[in-house]
Amino acid sequence: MNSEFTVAVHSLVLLAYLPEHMASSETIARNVSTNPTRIRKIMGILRKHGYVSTKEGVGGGYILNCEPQRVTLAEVYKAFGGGTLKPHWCSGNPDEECLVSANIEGVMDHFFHEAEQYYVSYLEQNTIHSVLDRIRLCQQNQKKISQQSHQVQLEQT
Amino acid sequence: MNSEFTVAVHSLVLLAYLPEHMASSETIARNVSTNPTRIRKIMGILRKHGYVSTKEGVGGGYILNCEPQRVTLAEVYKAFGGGTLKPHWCSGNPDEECLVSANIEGVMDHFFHEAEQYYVSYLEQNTIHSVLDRIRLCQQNQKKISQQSHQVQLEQT
DNA sequence: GATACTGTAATTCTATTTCATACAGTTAAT
DNA sequence: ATTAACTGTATGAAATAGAATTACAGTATC
Repeated sequence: MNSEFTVAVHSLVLLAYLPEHMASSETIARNVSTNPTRIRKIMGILRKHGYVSTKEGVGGGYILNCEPQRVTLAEVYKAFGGGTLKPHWCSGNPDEECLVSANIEGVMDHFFHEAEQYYVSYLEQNTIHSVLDRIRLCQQNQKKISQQSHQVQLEQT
Repeated sequence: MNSEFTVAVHSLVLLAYLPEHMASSETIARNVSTNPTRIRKIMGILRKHGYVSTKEGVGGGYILNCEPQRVTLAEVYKAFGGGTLKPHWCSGNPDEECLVSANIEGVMDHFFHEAEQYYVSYLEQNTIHSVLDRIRLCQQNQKKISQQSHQVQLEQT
């Protein structure tokens, strides 16, 4: 499975983290750990859906154009076409006599499609904001841990 | 995403469709449209989980060893390790200063993991039997359609 | 002991995904 | 008006993952 969705979420979260701030494809690419071309392609899709604005030319780049609380992961997922649950390869052969071989593809498609609706319903419960929140939580946890270990050191002396 | 899950479901459905019947890896492979080695590998996993029995030697092959009504797609999915929602590539870099870059991987992992639980909860609602049922439904629909078109032909004459 | 199977490892082939390069178009600054 | 720093987009190369092939040891039946 390709990770355009992951990159898109990362980029949006980053822009939400740097509000009022323009970030170039190179800046975002470094943060994401990929190349600027890939970022520009993905940001182009996000722009078409209105999640970011872009500015060409000197001092240009990308800036958030939405409220992080209102953009669900489901919307972002759908912007990239969805359909990630169904594998590319499929079993069976429509020309076979055997009922199973002839019809399995359609039936599995049905199941993957319905399963995707479950997946999307989960993504609907989460937003760019809630991803950023969770990231901030990581920082707090790390602080707590370093405080604890500091305390242990004090107790040991 | 690889399609071991799809092949496994197809194979189990086929064995459920041919009850009391042993099928060789070659027979199953033809039905699935793949090669016998792949089938043997996948059937080996299904055997370890008790869904099929195997018999080596002449006249050997695979036979169902479970009740199709009781085996959910979730069980089969888990037998192959799950984790298919998370892409292989991941964004960010734990060594970065930036909070987002440093922590996005862990946070996205969390979301993919939780999303997978939703996916699995859907798969739990479906069994090998319900897949086969749906395949049989295809046949009935095709009969209906051919009857209808037959009727149209009669009306046209 | 020949035959028809499974089990498994190793290799090759193919498709998908990611990266790199190139360049036209746009904007800002000088 | 020229240069510099951007986006937008196309194209091809490199890396990775998935599937197919080949090979052969082990096992059961005839």
